[in-house]
Amino acid sequence: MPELPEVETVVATLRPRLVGRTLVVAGLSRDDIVTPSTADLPALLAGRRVVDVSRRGKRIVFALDDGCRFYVHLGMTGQLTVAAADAAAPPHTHLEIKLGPAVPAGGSGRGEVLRFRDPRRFGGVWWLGPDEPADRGMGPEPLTLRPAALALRLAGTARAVKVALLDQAVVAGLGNIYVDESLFLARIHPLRPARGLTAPEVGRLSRAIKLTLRRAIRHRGSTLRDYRDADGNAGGFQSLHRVYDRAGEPCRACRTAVARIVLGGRSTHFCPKCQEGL
DNA sequence: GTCCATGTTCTTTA
DNA sequence: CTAAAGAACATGGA
Repeated sequence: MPELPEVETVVATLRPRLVGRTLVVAGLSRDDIVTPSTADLPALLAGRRVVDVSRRGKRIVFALDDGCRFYVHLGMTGQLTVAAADAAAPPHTHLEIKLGPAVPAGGSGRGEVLRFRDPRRFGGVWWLGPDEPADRGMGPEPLTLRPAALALRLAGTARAVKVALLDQAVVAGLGNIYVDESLFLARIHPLRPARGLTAPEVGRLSRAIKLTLRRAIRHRGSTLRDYRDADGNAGGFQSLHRVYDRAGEPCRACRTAVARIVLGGRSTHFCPKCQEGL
């Protein structure tokens, strides 16, 4: 459930609870969530201190005090939460990491664990090699992408703009919800060929993407079913969706029924009137 | 039983 | 050879 705003929220809630703490793997019930499969997570993490937690695209990147790094991808149903060690682990908890006390004095939060659970197991942990970039093959961050650069990237493909925006190599971090919401705000039909957009349209799209993502981050992401931040809290943006998952309901701008089509194998929602012009 | 789901990657087709 | 389309992955809920 994690697109950029959700991952950003997880990182924001995770960082203050993890930076400076030491790690000890307490349970790895399914080692097939770790890539490469040769990475011995318990050995690699034992006693290491977390130096930083950051986001790149939809990846949550951990930096350790020995210079090693790994990232977690939440897939569709992944959750990364910090909880009291004596609280029962929910079903599908694949990895449990005991957190040591913070280094200077900290004190607060002994007996805590970092848990990774993921029923569908599309997510997992990726251990990075010494010089391996955390974002190989990944496009730029949409929040800092300039319109001219977006135009250039969209000009490189004939696919529908909706499909192109879902491609993490074009722009990193957008998913099905926020592409639909951004295209609605930009008043662009999802089936328009990416390379056919005019400069004004790309300008609108660029602004719409940034506005949509910032709003969603401010509301701590969208919870459709599984998404939770590191504290276990749901997001609040789902009630503000303009078109996503609103097929048949009136457009919030013009009252026309929101349409649903399938594009790139994903359900796609748009207003046939506000986003007309194929 | 059927269809659908916030994602990515591999395979097949054009 | 390359780009695009489609299937596959695993689980649960409606």
